[in-house]
Order: sequence, then C-alpha cells, then structure tokens
Amino acid sequence: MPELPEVETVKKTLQKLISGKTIEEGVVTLPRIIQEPPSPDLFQEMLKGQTIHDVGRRGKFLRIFLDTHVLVSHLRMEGRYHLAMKDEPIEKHTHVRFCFTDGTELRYKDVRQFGTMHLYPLGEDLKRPPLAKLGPEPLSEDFTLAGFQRSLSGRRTKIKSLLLNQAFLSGLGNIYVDEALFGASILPERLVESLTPDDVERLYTSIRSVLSTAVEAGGSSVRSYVDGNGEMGMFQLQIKVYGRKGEACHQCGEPIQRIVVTGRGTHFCTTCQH
DNA sequence: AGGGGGTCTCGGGCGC
DNA sequence: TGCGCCCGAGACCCCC
Ligand SMILES: [Zn+2]
Repeated sequence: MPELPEVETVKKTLQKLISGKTIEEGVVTLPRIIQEPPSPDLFQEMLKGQTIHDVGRRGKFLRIFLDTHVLVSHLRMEGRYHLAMKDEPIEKHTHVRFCFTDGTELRYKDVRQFGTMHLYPLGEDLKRPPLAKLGPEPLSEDFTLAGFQRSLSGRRTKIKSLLLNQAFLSGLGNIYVDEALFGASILPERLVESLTPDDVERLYTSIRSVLSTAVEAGGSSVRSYVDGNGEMGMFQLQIKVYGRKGEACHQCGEPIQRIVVTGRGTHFCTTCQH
C-alpha cells in the first residue's frame, strides 16, 4: 500500500512520464472516484486541452499540475497509474483514463475502487479537503524535534494511532509506522503521555530515517505494489517487523508478534521494544 | 470467506 | 452547561 515513500516514487516516475503532455480528453468509468467537481462530466470537461506541467506530493496524495487546475489523487491501497498507447486493450479495473494528444494515455487502475480524485483551480487545493488539514511533512525542514515534542503534549492515545493520524503527521501508513516504532524501540501501544523525552527523540529520528531510506530505495513492493513505470521498490528487503509474524527478529532472534491496534495489524518485537 | 487498510463520518467523551 | 476538539469504531470496496 502506497505510503509516503511509494507515492514519492510514483511522483518522480509520473514527472518524467507525463510532463509536457496535453490532455485531449479525460474518461471516467467509475464516477465514485471523482470527488470534486461533483459531476464526472464536468471533471472530464475541465480536463480538455490542459497540459501537464509538473507532479508533486503532499502526504500520501499526488498533485498533478495542469494549466489552470491541479488534480489531487489518492491511491489508497491499490490504486496504480500506468502509461499505455490508446489502442492497447484496457485492463480490468481501469476507472479513469487521461488521453493525450500524442496517442498515449495515462490509465488509473484500482481493484478496490477506493482511490479518490479532486480537481481544483490552481492555488485552491491546499485550502480544501482532502489536503487542507494535513499535518507536517515528516521529511521537510519544518518538521523539527522541538515541534514534534510540542505536538505530542495533551494527546491521549496510543502512539501508533497518533502516528497514523494524517492530521497529526502526514505520510506514515501501517508499514512505516511499525518500522519506525521498531527503530525507536517503542511498543506500538505505548500511551503518548508515557513517552520520555529520550523516547520522543529516538522516535523522531527513526521516522525520518525509515522514510528517507525507503524513499531512496524507491519504496516497498509489498502486496505486488508497482510504481508508475512498472518498476519495483526495494525497501521490502529492509523491512524488520511488518508482515513478519512468527519470524525471527533480526536484532534478537525472538519471534515477531502480531496484534491488532485500532483495527490494524501491528507487528513488533517484545524484546527489542519497550 | 474473511482479512487486508486509508480516510471519512459519526457519536461519545473530555477539557476549558 | 456549552463548545470545540479529540478519539475510536464502523463503513466503504474487492480479490484470493
Ligand atoms: Zn527483537
């Protein structure tokens, strides 16, 4: 499932793949994906003739910049983009196509139909849902240890739940939260108020380190996730706990445990995390 | 055949 | 007591 590192990788791929192309028409075959504007017909109409200038990312959202609008796209768990020639057969579960004037098309495929798209006038997207209330970017300079420490005060929940809250911090999902907590030697169910300044510092460092290492590796290819160019990420080779229930901890040899925390599969080592 | 999970909605709870 | 924020649970969706 695409989290910050995977979305960052898709962003870079799409930048190279579609920048400069002009949309002849957009074709929506699953209206539910389009959240804004409310009518898919209007969405299609607004795309006509627009050129793609750049691709960005905010949290787990892609931002595709056009002449007058920006397309905000969330892949949820299984959304994928790929480039095809317009005469190529359309694969099952393809819900949106961006047909370019050069005979290629960007195709959005999503088996679970969970992904979303919002089309806003340039400059509006950061003020509106779903981007408006996102927390800081964990890899940006303005995500500081002091700010992180401050933002934790008064929170009454388990640390894993808080780290998954995109309004608190944007970009972490289930895989990288488990990895970051392992790296910080902190149990996922620890209450935020129980964390010592030392815990917080290790956690801050671990979040940045796990995410930046994963970005460099091109993300993780778990559950057959492939980026926009069909390339595989390599971070799955460095995963220490996620999905490793019963396997030996790389650090101490004890079996990795799996529990459910706020409805999500949660992996950790009882020996290495406290 | 149910588990996999990110985000939104909803309702209850808490603090000021 | 009222208000706004915070938090957890449930819904959404489909394939193996
Ligand atoms: Zn261990």
